[in-house]
Amino acid sequence: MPDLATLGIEPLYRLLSRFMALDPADRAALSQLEGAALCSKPARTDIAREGENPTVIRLLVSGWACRYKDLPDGRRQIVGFFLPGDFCDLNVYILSELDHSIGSLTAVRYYEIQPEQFQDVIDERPRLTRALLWHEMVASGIQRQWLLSIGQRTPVERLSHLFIELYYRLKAVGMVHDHAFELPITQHHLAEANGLSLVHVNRTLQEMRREGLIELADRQLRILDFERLKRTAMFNSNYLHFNRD
Amino acid sequence: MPDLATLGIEPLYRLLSRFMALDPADRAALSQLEGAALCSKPARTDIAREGENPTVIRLLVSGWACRYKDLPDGRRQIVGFFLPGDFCDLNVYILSELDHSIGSLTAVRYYEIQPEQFQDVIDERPRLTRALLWHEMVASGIQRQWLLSIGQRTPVERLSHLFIELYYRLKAVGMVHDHAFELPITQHHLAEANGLSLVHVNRTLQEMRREGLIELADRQLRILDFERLKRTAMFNSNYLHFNRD
DNA sequence: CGGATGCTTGATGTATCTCAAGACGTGTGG
DNA sequence: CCACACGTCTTGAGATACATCAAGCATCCG
Repeated sequence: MPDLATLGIEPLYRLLSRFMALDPADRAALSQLEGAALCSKPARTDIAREGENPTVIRLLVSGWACRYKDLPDGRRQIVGFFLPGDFCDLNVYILSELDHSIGSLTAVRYYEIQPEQFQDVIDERPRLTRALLWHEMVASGIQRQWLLSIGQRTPVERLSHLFIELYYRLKAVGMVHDHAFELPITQHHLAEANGLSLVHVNRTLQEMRREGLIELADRQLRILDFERLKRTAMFNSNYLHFNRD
Repeated sequence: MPDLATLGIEPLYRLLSRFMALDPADRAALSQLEGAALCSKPARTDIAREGENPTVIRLLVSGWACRYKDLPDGRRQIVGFFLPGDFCDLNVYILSELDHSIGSLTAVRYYEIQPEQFQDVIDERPRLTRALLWHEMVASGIQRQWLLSIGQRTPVERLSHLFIELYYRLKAVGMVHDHAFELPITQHHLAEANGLSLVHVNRTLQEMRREGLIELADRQLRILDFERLKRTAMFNSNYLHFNRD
């Protein structure tokens, strides 16, 4: 098991490769990003806060983070997960104020890339530019899918769908083995991401285990019946736009 | 009252102006878009269907449309509204398959713009390019806000928030007068957008009327107590990123 | 040992859905 | 011109899915 913290741009490279084949020159250009400042944060820490003026582009290398929004009275909604290889905020630096927060869920490592440095990398590299645009479009598609889940799917369907989404995204960066992957977040996080109470998430997970859909213990999630889970979630992978593989 | 159907790129121009001042040359460049094919569709018609291969960029000129996703069993979630001046799918043409559908809510008119034609307009116009990127970022911010609404806000808060969002967006294109605007959609649409049942939307609206927050009749929505409605919704306009005005 | 943190379970209340039906307005065809 | 269908809004009754409150237990850690 390789130490992901040492992998640099490898997860990003693997991810973009799901969309289009990149050539060695593209890969070399991406490698320049490894010159950026590498930051580490412990679990449960704010990486950026709503209202701040964004100035850097963050590329997650290891660990899990999330985008979230909260209300004055403390209610909180996780609106997306960041996995290794994900950019947290590719274009927000054109805005004067962040409209959401970013927080680590586990211990994380990420590059803080200056917009100019980033520009240097994609300049004259239309394939890379295209691949990064794709990354943004997928992020947007995932948000739409979450809206469908929270608005219309039942709790079992919702969690099923999320698990399959995570399965595909983690597989793209080589973090799935044998239909199992590490799920390093708490039931509380699952609740905040799915618009459910913690208690209800717990009972829903039990139901899914009873149904033989998943196994979940010690932060390891194993999908026991992939096809049935997909049917339960009414999962259509088109929104991830994985052209290759 | 001007006939909006004749306004061409005027709504778009007004909208982008909320972000940055555009100069006459930018405006002239945008005007080239008026050479594109102008399409008309009646209410309740699909403009694009999930699974299709997107080839054109659509710019809504008049009427309301929506982006939606549906499940095999018929459940449907509206994930966003398109108002005059909005692009429906600025970048999706790089994807091979649409992951959502677009449908008209009222009778609509929109331009169908070829990607190459679009490229000609923004080429060598960094300000326009930037403004259009902003348009995309705002659309993405609105999706996050909807996720927060559906996941955490109560029905009254949810509808309040949506009405204020629509108020600001319609005001930006000059379609609000005296805190009132036309709301040409049905309670059924409000239900599909907010993850609520039709019956519950009806009762929630009654409650809001009883509370003196809004007046809603004959497709006209009037906000009676703007500040209180904002407080009720816990509305923070930062996500619309209107720098000017 | 004491205090976090996370998972689990039970009891209770209620917000919201579902089903069903009626009222009203509008357009359509006989 | 009337009859009828259709879309929209409204109301009532009943069922239930989900939240809330509360507590217990395990594990980890200083």
